[in-house]
Amino acid sequence: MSAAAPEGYDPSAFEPFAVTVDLAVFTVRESRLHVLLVERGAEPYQGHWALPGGFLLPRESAGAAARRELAEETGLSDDTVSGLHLEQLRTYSEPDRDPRMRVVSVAHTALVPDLPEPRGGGDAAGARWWDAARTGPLAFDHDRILADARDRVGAKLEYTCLATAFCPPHFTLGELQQVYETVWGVELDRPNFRRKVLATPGFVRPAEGAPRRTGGRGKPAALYRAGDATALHPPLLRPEGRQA
Amino acid sequence: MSAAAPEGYDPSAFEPFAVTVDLAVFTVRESRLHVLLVERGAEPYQGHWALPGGFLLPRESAGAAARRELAEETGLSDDTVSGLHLEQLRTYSEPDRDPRMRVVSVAHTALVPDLPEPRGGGDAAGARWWDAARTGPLAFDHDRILADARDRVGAKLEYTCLATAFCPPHFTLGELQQVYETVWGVELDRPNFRRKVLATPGFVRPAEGAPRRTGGRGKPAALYRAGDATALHPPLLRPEGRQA
DNA sequence: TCAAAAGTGTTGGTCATACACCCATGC
DNA sequence: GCATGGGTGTATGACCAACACTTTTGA
Repeated sequence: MSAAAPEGYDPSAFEPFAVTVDLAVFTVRESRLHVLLVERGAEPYQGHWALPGGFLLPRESAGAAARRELAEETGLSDDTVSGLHLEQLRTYSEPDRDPRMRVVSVAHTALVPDLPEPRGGGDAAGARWWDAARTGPLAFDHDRILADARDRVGAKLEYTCLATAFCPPHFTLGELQQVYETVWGVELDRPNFRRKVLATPGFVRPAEGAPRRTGGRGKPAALYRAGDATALHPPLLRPEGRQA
Repeated sequence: MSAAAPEGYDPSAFEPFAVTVDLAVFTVRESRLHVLLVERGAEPYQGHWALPGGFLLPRESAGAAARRELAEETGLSDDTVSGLHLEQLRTYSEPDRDPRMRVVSVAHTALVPDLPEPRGGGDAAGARWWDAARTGPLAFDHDRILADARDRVGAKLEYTCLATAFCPPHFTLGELQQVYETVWGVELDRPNFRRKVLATPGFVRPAEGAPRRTGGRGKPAALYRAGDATALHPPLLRPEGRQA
């Protein structure tokens, strides 16, 4: 905040901005990182795909707006959405990022388990999951936002426990490992991954009493739930990151 | 961006927001982490101290506004400021964070070497460095922003090379170690710290041909300059972080 | 000659990697 | 039985923390 500039009191003395949120909603399906995109139904960028998002309501924080938009775009209930992982990515404020007017957008990243196909609600012409590595050119500066979001997600898996956000409430360690391998694009050693996860207090806890589940054929795997921990100390580094 | 909502074209259909930047400018002086604060000269929060900041100009990005404000508040030349480390922290958008109107603020963090006292320019009643651990209650939500910024800086030292941003162009390894010890509030083993830094390619490079400098008494230390690397692989973890 | 700070060497423990190997299930 | 995925054991090696020791300056 500017320190007590008189013009602070006069709404006409500063440029009015529109403030929006944009959402990079990721999920892991079929061993690929997917992102939720909506098809624009009007100019500008009509027919292009874009990240979902929308304007802040008059008395709404950016976080609340992001959660509201996430519920609208995914068709999930507010209760379900309130439990999903959603965090601010960064704010994009280049003067010409929207050809219509001055729009400052607070981008957010959401990690969700594999959900049913979105119903494409709201004002979008369509909505679907896209392979995050194979999106065409997106509207506005959304290519950049998406790239930033992918980088952030990859980095966050190293030193936080939020890989579990990609998993359903009960999951196997194999599924959790799949998340890492998919996001990072590498293969991990299963025994070592297992030890690392179980040795980190609060990363996962056994889903006690739950039966075992099969991933097709093979031995049924024990089920786990996400733990209380958020940080991962020491971190779980990407194999490439080790030598650099 | 909302996908082609008609009201996107009509400036009267959405709430006008003011957009500002706030700056958490850190430096290390006298073995304490310091933050630059300005004294507010008018209501609200007259007489309180606050983070420096100000409104975005009509065709200015948040990053450009932050750099401009940083130059104004520190009294440094634009050239000097352009070389300093400045990065976005996060955006604060609670509806009532400013009692006057709806203000969305894009907070930034800057790391600077020990600079001369600020001249308190601009619209502030005063400006000075404060021990970052002993700031009184600040104006607006700036206590929260400052706390977030301190956390971020501490975390960033673990996995990036930007501790050098706190140092002058030529510095000794002892000075670099002081930065870590000050920000983290711990003591580090000098031989191990030294090895770790020198073993990380691109963290520092010798200031070739430069003479040696003394930090008072004791053996003169070799001088180094910041290297090209930004990431720190593997990270340099805080001692506390090891067991958790 | 002593204190203080820079710089080098060494060692022991811990942790990760890379495997080998057993278990349980579907076909 | 055999393929497939879950789960356990283990040894080699890398790395890190701790600390002893030498070097170079100012007083």
